[in-house]
Amino acid sequence: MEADFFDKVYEIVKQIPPGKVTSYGAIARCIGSARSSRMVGWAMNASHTHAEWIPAHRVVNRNGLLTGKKFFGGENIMQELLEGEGIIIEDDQIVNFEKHFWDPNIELKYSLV
DNA sequence: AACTTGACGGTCA
DNA sequence: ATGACCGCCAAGT
Repeated sequence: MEADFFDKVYEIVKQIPPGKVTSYGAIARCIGSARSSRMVGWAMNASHTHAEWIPAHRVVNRNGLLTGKKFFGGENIMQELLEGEGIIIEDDQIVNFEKHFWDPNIELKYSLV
């Protein structure tokens, strides 16, 4: 059966290693529709309905800003989760974002070889 | 059944 | 450099 857009997103997000983060656009691009970055976020919103745990806290926008932290129960759960993985958050923004950036187009593809 | 919104991103003005 | 608009697909109302 073909995986839906959401399933593809889940597959990638679940493969994000701890202490790493990626952007919605990077995931969307990995799937094939870079312009569908909104859908990635939408998939995250539906991720809580998914059977498996989706580390959505490792997915941020291209600014490294925790845009979806408010969807984690209203508390700073997202920030605490990231800090618990060694990522420093300042003003809801990831410090050294590019340093923790994990590009599925490169890392994932490289691993498939 | 149709319109609007939505955790974004890139390009145009 | 900053601001605004369009594009993408799906779900909610």
